[in-house]
Amino acid sequence: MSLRLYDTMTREVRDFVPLVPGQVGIYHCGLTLQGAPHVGHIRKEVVFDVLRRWLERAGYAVTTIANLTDIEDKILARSADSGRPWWALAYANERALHAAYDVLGCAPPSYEPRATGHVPEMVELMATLVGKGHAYPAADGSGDVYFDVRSWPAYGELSRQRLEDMEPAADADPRGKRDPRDFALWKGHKPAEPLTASWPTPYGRGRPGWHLECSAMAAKYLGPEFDIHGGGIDLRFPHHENELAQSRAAGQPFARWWMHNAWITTSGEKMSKSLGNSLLVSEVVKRVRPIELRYYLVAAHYRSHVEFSFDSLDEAATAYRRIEAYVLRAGELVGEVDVAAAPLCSGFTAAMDDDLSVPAALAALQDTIREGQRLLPAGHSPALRGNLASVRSMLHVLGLDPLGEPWASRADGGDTRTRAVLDGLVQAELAARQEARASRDFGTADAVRDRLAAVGIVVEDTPTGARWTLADPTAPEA
RNA sequence: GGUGGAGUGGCCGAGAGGCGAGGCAACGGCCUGCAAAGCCGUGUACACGGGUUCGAAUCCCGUCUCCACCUCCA
Repeated sequence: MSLRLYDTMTREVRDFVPLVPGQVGIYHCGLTLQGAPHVGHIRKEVVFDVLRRWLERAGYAVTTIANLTDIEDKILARSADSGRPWWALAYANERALHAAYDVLGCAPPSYEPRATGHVPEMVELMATLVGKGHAYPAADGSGDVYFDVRSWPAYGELSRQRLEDMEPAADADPRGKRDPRDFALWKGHKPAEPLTASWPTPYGRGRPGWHLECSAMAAKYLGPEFDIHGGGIDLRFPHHENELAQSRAAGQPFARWWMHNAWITTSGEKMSKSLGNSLLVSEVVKRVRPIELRYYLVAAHYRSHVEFSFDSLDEAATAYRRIEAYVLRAGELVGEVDVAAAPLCSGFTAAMDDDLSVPAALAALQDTIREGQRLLPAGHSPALRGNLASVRSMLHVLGLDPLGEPWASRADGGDTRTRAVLDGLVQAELAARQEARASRDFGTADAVRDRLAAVGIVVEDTPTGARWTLADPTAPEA
């Protein structure tokens, strides 16, 4: 069995066959850089990171393009409010986004084109559309350029809406449009906006519309036809519908699969500014470790809506710690293993191939871990080694291998030397404790354990000897 | 008005006609000097009302509730 993916366009799970054998091109809509990323934003990054990992595991060379919308209405509005230049605002948020990628262990895309860096490509695409009669400069001389939805009969195919059924734009301001549902490819410069936020075009000075930039940049980096276009489900309409119309009207086949991830909501509502900053990635990782947040985001199916709560987040962290504890303990016994070459268990593969059914894949992982746990008391064995390799391999696909990158080098602050020194000291304590235990002096033995616990070191006795770990710093005081 | 999604055991969360996904919590047992961890076991849940079927959480009809999108939200 090979990979099958749900396609929003056809509304069905289909066998995935890339355009070019062995290669996959993915475009997913990045953020509009109007604010710092919250857990809802980052879910999309994690979803597509897992997709990329799974494709790579299958041997594909994957190219991922994610745009950065560094100019749009809200950025300009916030800039006007704060007095901070729009480009500085966008860049600050770009850096926050990258920090969030990194902290959650998402590999950066192959490239992240910025809208402002692709004005020539957009102007070219716009000219093509105007030339073909699918776009026109606004009749009011505003410098806006609109897509003529009535000129493109397929408009609405992605969201399956008929033009007649669509509500006219809320503001219903015709602004020189031929039809109220026509959307802006390009926005004419307004006197109140900074001149730095405009570029010259044959239609006058102005700035990119959100939809146009994605069509232009996807084509530039992935070609006129590519494999997968992704993003949040909310983008299906209007953003992706419009992109599709623009690109097809310009003569490009465009995306072969449309993949949309569901939302994360809180209190049944989508995340918004009104909820404050508590759900920013940078805040949430103060409550649980980043890898635990990643587990939480990965564990639900990408097309399932997730109702965010700190309780369920904590629960996910607990579940992940159990997985991690097995990997660390088994790792101590068998040492390094070849993760890339390790076989995955068949249930895991079947689940991932079935439209990235991570929940079922995790069930398979849990089964494998249970087998490994049974092997642990006997210490090092080829069976344990194989089990650990398989477990780590599965975790690697999900970006959750605690002994893999980037997590391993971040453990203990990445300071392996300090760790080694600490281990030496603790081992001396443990040796003293073992001596006491051997002479059944449990008072002394327990005193050692208590002393270590007081400084945050947890001692566990196993059939293969005592081992120590650092206490979870995020756990409540006992 | 249009389009789409959801309602599952104490909780999270899969599945989509028949063998009780998985996790968290709880309880019992095993192991253990104790502890921790782990392992074994314990739960007959699918919004409501009908229907189809040998059999329905899953299919059909109806109802209720919630949510999203409908021109720049991941």
